[in-house]
Amino acid sequence: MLIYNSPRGTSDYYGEDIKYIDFITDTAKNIFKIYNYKEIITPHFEHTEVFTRSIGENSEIVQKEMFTFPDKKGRSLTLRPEGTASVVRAIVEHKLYGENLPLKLFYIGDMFRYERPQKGRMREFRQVGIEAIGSDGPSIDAEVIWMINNFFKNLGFKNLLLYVNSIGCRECREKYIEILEDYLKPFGKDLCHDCVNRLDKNTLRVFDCKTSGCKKILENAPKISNYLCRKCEIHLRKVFGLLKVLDIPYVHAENLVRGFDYYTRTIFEVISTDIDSAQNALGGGGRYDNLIEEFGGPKISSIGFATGLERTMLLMKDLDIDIEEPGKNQKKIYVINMSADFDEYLFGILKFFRQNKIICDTNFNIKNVSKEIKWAQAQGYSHIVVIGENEVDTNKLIIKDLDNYTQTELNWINEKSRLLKLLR
RNA sequence: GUGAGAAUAGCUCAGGCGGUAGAGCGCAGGUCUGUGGAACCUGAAGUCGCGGGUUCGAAUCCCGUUUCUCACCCCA
Repeated sequence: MLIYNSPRGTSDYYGEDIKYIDFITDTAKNIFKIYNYKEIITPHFEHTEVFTRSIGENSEIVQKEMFTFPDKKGRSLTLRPEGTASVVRAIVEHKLYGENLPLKLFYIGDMFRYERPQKGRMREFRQVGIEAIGSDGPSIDAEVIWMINNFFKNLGFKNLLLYVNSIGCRECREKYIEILEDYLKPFGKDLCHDCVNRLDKNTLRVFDCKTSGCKKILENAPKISNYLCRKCEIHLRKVFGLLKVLDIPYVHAENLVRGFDYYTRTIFEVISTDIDSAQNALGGGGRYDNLIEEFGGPKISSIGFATGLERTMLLMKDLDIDIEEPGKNQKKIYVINMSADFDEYLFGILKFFRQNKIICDTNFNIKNVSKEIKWAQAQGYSHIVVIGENEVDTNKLIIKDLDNYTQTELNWINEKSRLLKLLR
């Protein structure tokens, strides 16, 4: 009888899921290495302020989605809802910016957000993310997008759409927000309840509104692209120019804004056009030019990106994207023991195989041989060996190749090299 | 946080307007005492998510609860 479920919004992963998770993380590590990124591991919880200050007091995440708890001495701690804040905290704490910049880091780990769960949206979920610290030029933006694009390509995705926008630097954004507010205020009660709130606290986020009334009003709203300062304008154009050189399809999404306060200038999202769901965003990121300074570090600019592991996995399954399992073509031997009387002999063989790094297993419960063979085939073993009276008496083994329907008989004591050649 | 639907065997699901719990796949055994993906036969497995209520009797009706799913919200 089931007494406990895993808590709401958490999940156990095993079997097939592990293959996907390994494939996604291995693919990420391989591609990040090619672009010279190094791994960083940070704690799963931080002082609450690390998140409230960076993500923003008025953001959804801080307002209602954080797992915050006091420790035994009453200090407020929070399970990380995203990766960037922790990485930046670590960089400033250890003065990692003292190295040759940009400092390129990646992380893979669990994040926590107290939300109403849905498919592809969990309370505990994994993110794969990167941060490039210490370059304010558009070329690093383009390289980050380039790498992300390659990451999804290597996973096997085809129909991806890249949304790119600039929300300007602190100065031009502030000016733009004033202009936007002037435009929106006269509409007053025509705006939905949420947007009235946003107008007050986080004006840019009105662009996330999905109500048709607000959407209509926003159609004619002033676009930030017309109000970027000269430097921000040049920056964005250069990013677009480099994306064209790289042949990466993108859309200038002028209504794209993002949920964290720390973003400046370039922001982007990767969307799958193959999936018709609210959870179609595979990942997102952007530039944050002030965050390191706000954490007590020097004034250096950075850019980062994060993608959801579970969401990526779900989408790969939905789209029937095959994964290359590492070692899929490696030979695997199933040794069928016919009787517990031969256990000593069997263990001698298993010991020899395993010392020689041959993947093998055996039946620990004695069963009908033909059923064992069927099972071994279904499990993807490449060879079987049966241990019975004949083998024990003569040291001869019959190696059956399950893929080619062939079999080889040899004396495994006298012909060890021949045996190994066959199985490696 | 709001609204809606769902939960039955390991898996996918049927059934049900109250009267002994079903199928397919999988699992186990056999036909078959040592060799191929098959076929056939047999079998095990469930307090019908959990708790309470109504009733002679609840998997079925009612209430609560947990989890999942969907739409909001937001995001990965």
